[in-house]
Amino acid sequence: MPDSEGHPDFDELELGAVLTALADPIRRQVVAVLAGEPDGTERPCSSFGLPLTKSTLTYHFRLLRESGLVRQVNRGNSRMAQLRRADLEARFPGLLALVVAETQQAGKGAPSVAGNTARAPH
Amino acid sequence: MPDSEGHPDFDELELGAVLTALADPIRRQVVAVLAGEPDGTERPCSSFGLPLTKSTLTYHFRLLRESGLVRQVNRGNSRMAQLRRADLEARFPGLLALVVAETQQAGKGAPSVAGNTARAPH
DNA sequence: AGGAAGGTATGATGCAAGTCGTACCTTCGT
DNA sequence: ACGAAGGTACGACTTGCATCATACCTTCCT
Repeated sequence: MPDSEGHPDFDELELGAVLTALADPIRRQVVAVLAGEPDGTERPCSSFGLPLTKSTLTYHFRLLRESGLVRQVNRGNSRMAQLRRADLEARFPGLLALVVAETQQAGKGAPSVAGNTARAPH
Repeated sequence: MPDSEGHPDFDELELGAVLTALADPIRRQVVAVLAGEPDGTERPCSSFGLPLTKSTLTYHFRLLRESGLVRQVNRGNSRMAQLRRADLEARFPGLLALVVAETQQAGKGAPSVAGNTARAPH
């Protein structure tokens, strides 16, 4: 399985897919964290402290990758994710800023993973 | 049932709700059409030529209203929708432009849902 | 070599989203 | 007064989304 599997090309970026990906609070938080770090920063999926199982993480990062929000690269053991900042800024200017602004504004208390998809565990 | 039912206040606008609303292509199209008209334009739900039943239309416009994207006001017979342009631009700058850009880029052929149901004030 | 760590694949499950049909309510125009 | 037009409310149904558990595969580190 090649490395660049599932990464849409720049001119294949679709607003619908990006908005769908960003509609989920978990994925929005991942994007916000990545956007808040210096450009080119790479982080493994497991480094976000999300209260989810590994398989659910894989699911979310697959959506982030296939929508074009992040690029994933195999670095030995783990699979690093980095924000496709330049592509996104060129294609959807201002969008990342909105996601960042949300977390900065809501980050007064300690929301950790706040979301509108509250759901009781089974 | 009062008129302003279900309209979030300006400082209640949430990015999550807005992105969720815009994740659906139908609703994105409605927003794009409204955004492409002069500010303050009012249109009834039925004037968008969407291939949906009345009840489904009500459903979509309810989401648009409750997320804060449009304001709905009773004008006699019908319920006019207008884009909350200033609020959205102040709160989520650049977001509307992204939605408009999508349709302009894809809309080389025919906008299909452009309809002229401009209304004279009473 | 063998285990731990990081990810993926697949199947199952529960809930939400989008759609429709029907019934019902207003308002407008005859 | 009556019907047509525009919307809403509610129930039913289908599909997709988010989640987990389990099993499996790599790569690193003793």
